[in-house]
Amino acid sequence: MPKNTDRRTRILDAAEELFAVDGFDATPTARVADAADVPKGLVFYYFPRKIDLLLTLLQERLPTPSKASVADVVRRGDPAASLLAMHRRLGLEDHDSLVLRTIIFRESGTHPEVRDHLRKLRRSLVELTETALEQAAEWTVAKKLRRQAAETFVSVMLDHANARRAGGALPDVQGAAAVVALAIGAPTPA
Amino acid sequence: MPKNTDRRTRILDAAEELFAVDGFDATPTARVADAADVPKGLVFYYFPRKIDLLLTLLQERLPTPSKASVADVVRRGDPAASLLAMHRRLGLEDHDSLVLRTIIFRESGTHPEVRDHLRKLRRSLVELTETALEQAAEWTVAKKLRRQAAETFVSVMLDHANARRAGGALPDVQGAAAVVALAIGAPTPA
Amino acid sequence: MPKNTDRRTRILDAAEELFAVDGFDATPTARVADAADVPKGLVFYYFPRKIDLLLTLLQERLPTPSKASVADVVRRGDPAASLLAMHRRLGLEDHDSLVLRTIIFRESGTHPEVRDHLRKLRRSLVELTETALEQAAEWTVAKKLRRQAAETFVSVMLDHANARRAGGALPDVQGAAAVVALAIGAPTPA
Amino acid sequence: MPKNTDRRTRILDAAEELFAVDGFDATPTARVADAADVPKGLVFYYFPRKIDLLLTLLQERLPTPSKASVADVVRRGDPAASLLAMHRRLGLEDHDSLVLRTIIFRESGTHPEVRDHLRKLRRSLVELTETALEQAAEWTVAKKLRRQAAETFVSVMLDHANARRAGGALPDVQGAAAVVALAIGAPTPA
DNA sequence: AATGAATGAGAATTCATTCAT
DNA sequence: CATGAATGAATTCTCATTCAT
Repeated sequence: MPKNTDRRTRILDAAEELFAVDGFDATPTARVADAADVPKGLVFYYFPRKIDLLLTLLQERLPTPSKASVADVVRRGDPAASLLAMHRRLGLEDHDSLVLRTIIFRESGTHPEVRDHLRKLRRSLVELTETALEQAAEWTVAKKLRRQAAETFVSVMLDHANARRAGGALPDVQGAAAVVALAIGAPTPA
Repeated sequence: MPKNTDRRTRILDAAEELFAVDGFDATPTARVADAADVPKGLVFYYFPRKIDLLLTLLQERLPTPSKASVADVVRRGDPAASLLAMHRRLGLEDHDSLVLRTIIFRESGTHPEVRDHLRKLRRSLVELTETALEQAAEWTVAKKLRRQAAETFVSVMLDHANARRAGGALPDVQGAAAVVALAIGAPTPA
Repeated sequence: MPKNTDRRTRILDAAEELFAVDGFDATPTARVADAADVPKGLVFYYFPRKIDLLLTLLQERLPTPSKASVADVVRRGDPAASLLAMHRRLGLEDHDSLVLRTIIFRESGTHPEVRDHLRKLRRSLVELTETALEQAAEWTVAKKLRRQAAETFVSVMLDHANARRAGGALPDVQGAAAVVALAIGAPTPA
Repeated sequence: MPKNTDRRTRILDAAEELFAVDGFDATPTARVADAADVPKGLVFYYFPRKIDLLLTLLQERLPTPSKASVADVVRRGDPAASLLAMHRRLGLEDHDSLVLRTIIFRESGTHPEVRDHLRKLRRSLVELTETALEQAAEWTVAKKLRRQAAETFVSVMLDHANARRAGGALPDVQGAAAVVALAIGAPTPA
């Protein structure tokens, strides 16, 4: 509950946007201040070191996807559709998450403080996907296979988020959902 | 062609190493020169702009994986093993490729010149994987499914390369290979 | 006179301590406020400019050593012991004086406002020492020699105060007392 | 034997002057560059960190007073005159030494790297003065007394150097020389 | 009377790039 | 060809000081 939500928030908004587009290192704090329309000094008033901008962004704005938020998009009997819906939900429930994940990826190699967030994100995504698969499959799936399927799909989602910023061709998430569904024994789609 | 191959090469070697570890932006040309044990001026003599170092690295050192190089690792009847072998081969045939891919990922968002390489890499990887799947499967696989399966596996490989540098938990490539194999109809492994 | 003596005093206490340890220029007012546990604004409420902190410190806290305070430490017939006792008394009668002298030395070069205090301090110390020597010597000492002896000893005391903060080896005040005593004709110590 | 003596030297000259007058902390590197009439970047080319300017100054320019240099100013039989001559020689043989000592004093409290220099300076001055006293006195002086006398005079010299920059009244070096001479048994001057 | 958010003028430092030799 | 001295624009960060409340 930060006070002065107005300006502090505007700074974070600007940083989020710029970091995602240009990268953390390539974004001068001065540009953040400009974009937020606040004086340069104010950025450092709220975030003493530049890295604090990034850290705060991750701490305050990176939502840990909750199982609850996914449960209701699962379509029993249709794992492929369920995965797709989950993916859409994860990416859509707030525009932030994608942007922030984008940042995590790029910076985690260079900024060790950011790594934990990436680790956590992957782990929680895997768990989430496992749950989704579990609920969607009306038949029994071996635990190990389910985990492998979940990890596969998570890789695709992350690669997708990554490719989006990298500007390359986007991987085919829908295709991957179908592949994974088949792998765990879903009936061949008509 | 270039004379003094020695020193030019040493510069590229150093750049490759440093860019991979610290990132392109965070690596001063002076450090490249130091690491290569050449005078600072020589770096700019060979590579007038810093970005040329990166571009040259991609042009000269990023191998387009060849179908031929993969053909002989395919094990007919065992797509999972084939994919895994291919992945290993891709990663091993030269240590460089991984390092360079790492770079591509990080920089392609910020340096547009790098994007094409990423695009090309993904495309050729997908083709390669498709070929591998085609050769490995003794049964018929629908073209579309094969493509989707290939793309899925490529995502996992790229995510793997990416996660390695990001320092997070590595995705389970072996599991993904199994999942993809199942999806295209491989018999359940004993 | 000042109300809220409490907080104003705490600010001065903190400033005195920090200025002595880190130097005036290197001590941000914010640190003073922190150390004093008062809001930052209050420092400027009481001391509109930073330099006022220093000036106030000198005006309110730098005691002009009084002849009276020294008279009773003089041991007639033993100038060396008297000087030493005086030195001890000057340093002990309040911990502040040393700290503040330390500050004067460092800042007087840079902050002209501080110079006068240093001048005054030296003069009053010389007078004091002269008095001490006069009272301690049971024999006649030429006025000029007494003055020179006093100045010599004052130099040693100041150098001592200075060296203490500078961290160097401390000059031998006791030895100097002996030397000065001899110079004005004290009998060679047994 | 630094090359490009010209500009590097000019930078050191400027730094020496400014540091002595305004203090190290209060002198921006930009002012040094201006005074030396070189671009700002060149200062950091030669002296990567600001403190290196100071350290280099001490290492390259602070002469350790040599016994030889003093031997020939000693006047046998007249310790007072000898000390005075020594003092003059120390201060005059180059204007630098005084300036640099001035700097040492001010900064040694705040910059630990500078302390050693101060320690060394004091020690070598004491040794020098002892030698001077030994050579000047035609009579026997107890070793301990000689040491105390030397230390006393060194304190006065240092206090003198210090007072000069602090702007206060200068201590009477001549008087101190007389006092010290008397203390070690010199005949009362006519 | 008291405060803490706000500001902007520097400060040190970095570095790609140039260029005289 | 090769080089390392030189440059200055850009960047992060600091802090005394102001002022609305």
